[in-house]
Amino acid sequence: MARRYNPQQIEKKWQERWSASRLYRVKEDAKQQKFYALTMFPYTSGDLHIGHWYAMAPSDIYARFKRMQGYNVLHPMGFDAFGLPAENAAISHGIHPHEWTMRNVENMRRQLKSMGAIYDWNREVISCLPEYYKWTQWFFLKFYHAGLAYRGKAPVNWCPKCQTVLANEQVVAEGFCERCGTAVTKKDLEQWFFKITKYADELLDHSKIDWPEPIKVMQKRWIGKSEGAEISFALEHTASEQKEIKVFTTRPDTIFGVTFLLLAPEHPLVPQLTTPEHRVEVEKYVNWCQRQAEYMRTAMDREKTGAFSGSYIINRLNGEEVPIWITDYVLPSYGTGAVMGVPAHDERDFDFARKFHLPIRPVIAPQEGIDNELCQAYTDPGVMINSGQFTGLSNEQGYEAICNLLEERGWGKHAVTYRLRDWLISRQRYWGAPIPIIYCDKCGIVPVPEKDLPVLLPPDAEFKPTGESPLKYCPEFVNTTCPRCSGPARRETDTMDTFMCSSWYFLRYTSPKIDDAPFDAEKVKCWLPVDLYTGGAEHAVMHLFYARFFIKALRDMGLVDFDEPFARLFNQGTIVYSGGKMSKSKGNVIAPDEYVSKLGADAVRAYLTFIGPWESGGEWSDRGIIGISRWLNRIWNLVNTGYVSQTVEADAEKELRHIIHRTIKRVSGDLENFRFNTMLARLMEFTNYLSKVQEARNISQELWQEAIARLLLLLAPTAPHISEELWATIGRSYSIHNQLWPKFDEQLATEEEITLAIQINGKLRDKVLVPASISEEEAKKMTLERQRVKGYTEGKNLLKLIYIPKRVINIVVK
RNA sequence: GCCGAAGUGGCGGAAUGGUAGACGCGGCAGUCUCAAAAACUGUUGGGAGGCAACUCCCGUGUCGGUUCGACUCCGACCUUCGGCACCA
Repeated sequence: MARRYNPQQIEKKWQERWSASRLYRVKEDAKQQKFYALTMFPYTSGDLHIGHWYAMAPSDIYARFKRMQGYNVLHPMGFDAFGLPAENAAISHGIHPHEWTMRNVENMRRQLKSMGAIYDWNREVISCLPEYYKWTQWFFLKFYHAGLAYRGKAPVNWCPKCQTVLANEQVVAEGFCERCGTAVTKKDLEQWFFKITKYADELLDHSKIDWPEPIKVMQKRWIGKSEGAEISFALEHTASEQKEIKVFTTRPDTIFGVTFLLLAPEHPLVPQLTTPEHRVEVEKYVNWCQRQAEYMRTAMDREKTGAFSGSYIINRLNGEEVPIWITDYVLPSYGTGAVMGVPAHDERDFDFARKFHLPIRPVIAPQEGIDNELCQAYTDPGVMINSGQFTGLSNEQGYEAICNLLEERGWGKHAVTYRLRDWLISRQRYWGAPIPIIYCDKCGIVPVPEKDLPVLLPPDAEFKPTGESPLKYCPEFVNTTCPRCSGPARRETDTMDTFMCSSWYFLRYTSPKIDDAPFDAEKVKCWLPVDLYTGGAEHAVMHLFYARFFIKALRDMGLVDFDEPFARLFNQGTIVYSGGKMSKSKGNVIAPDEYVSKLGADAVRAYLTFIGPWESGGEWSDRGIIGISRWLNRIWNLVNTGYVSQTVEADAEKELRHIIHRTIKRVSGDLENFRFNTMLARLMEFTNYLSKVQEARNISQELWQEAIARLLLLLAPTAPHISEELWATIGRSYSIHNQLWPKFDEQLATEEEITLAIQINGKLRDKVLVPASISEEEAKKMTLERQRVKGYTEGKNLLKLIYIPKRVINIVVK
């Protein structure tokens, strides 16, 4: 046994051979069942850290397992390459975002290749290249023509001192400008939206997909569907031209408890409703609200603020006039931007009423006849009181009765509201796909004709930290001619949200080189939907939500014929080191390169799976990976030492056969359920067992060979390099990765003898080795005859005898 | 505050109603060596008794419950980690 395990050498060797022989090239094949295993493509941040490997190595193991099971597996890789960090690098290091990004792509591709995954690099996609973003722009046009894209005003972060727009990332320390420290405010800007709200109800339906429950819950909360009523209040004695204000409420049953009405500071009627004597105060309050950062406004345990408008409004159900107040806890973008104030039955309204000494009138009582002074809002169900004709009804009955009356009189109706807002896709940035729109003074908004795509990013734009779209300062880009009238026109200078790019990349993998369409429809039909999508749970709402919307919209345009992009979703956990999530600023980043060059990619891959269950993540340990490295060494020595049979003992052979088949069964089951950690434990047990056999030399040469071949096959998905090398060592033909997954014989996998635990009154007192086929009668009889058992039961009454086949027998005595 | 996940040896974890601690790390003892490292072998939850084979008691965040039997199911609480946060 001369050869030592040298992972660096064999890993390089086999990676070159795999590449040269095109081992992992994927082709559509109607005869094979397809399996699309997708890992979220990484952002081109520069270096792959161990967290990336934790996402990618186990998914590669699973994809390889499926491949060995005979599936035609597509397991592609690419790069999410547009985004702000590239621009920041440009600003701080003077390097062009394109160069910075592509340099990172090079490095990350090299690192990914060192992992030894089955990625077919011919299918790589890079979202910042024109051949890709041309189609991102094409999709924008499709959405535009389908009426799903529109222009509207939306607030952006604004620094009043620098007079610039700020990206969210530039707002630091709870709402201050990154550069000058001024409190950031909001400013309205014309921007592009996608009508994701049109799909709110369909997106709420997760019944067609197998996703983790927490992710579904998060998406549901994000959509935030509320059922209630829209109710009109009458304006009579005010300066307003409008004669009503509509509010949305989920509690129409509390309408008799309304003692004030609240408007968001941004509500359009605020100026008209403010009476001259309150003007100064209201304007001061509204200005103050505008200066507040978003986080301040939505912080919950903040004291209520507000201002009285001076006007009153009529609650049509009881004819009462109530004051109209302005407060920032009413959000302009939810419901109608106006709320009826019911302090007795809403905690926020209660706080507000307390602060401004407004009346609190209970209209729902816990039980009939009780009408206590409230010291907090009562939000539970109850009986209606002080509610005119509705008094005495349960609040559920009142809810319906009041809605019916409102509808009858035309004062309101049942209504549904969502927290979900339309998707704002405009970004005031350089490093993104330009929005393919032209503004012409004569023709207005004109989409760029398809034939003119892509709208290329000019390479020489100035991307200074103004926060405003850098393309604005690039006249060659901005100035163009109108595609309709050929007159002078201006291009849109905002770029698209990078979530646009990631909403369709999984379609592009099926046909990445095609240049007359975003994807080959036939190939998409062959591969999609994705069978298994794996990635971090941090994408629960944004990416995963937008991608679902995108596919539903494409389906309605007739571009695809399925409803959901990702049939099954799996979230891996987070890998931590020295007590925290890895981050460059903390300096606790584990660089895989170092371990790959020291212990080999196989050891890193295997160790990551061994830390714990994939979904729970775990802590990186330098000691832990050494254990894995030792194990791989033991396998290396086990195979290279060879085996010379001395005797052939039937019992030893029988037991080894059983161990082989039991191991195959367990490893297959563990892989199928992503229990990679226990899979590895099984393989270690198997290895340890084989070491003993190697020493005992009491089985035949043939059976030894068979056992080793099985071990290597089971190891192949996890440690593709060493298994390939040892496969060659034992004289098998290239490649182990084209072999089929070993099958097991159920009979051989089952134990012939089992240890039956004997309990007396629930306490373990004895164990006995019995044939697995033992009958209940026999088992009970032999148990009761045992000397040890008799010692515990003698002179006592046998109350019960519980027998659980193959497990336990419990004797209850008194 | 609300929603979600989780609490098991010195450590990572295994066992989802039936022998708690698989597998690995670390520790201890040994083999090899002038020595050390590496490697290999044995051992390793805590406590008590015994020369010993072994025997007994305790033990899965806390307190209760269901059950012949609970890490596992139910109820209350504590802690930790994620996510959402004035959505009327």
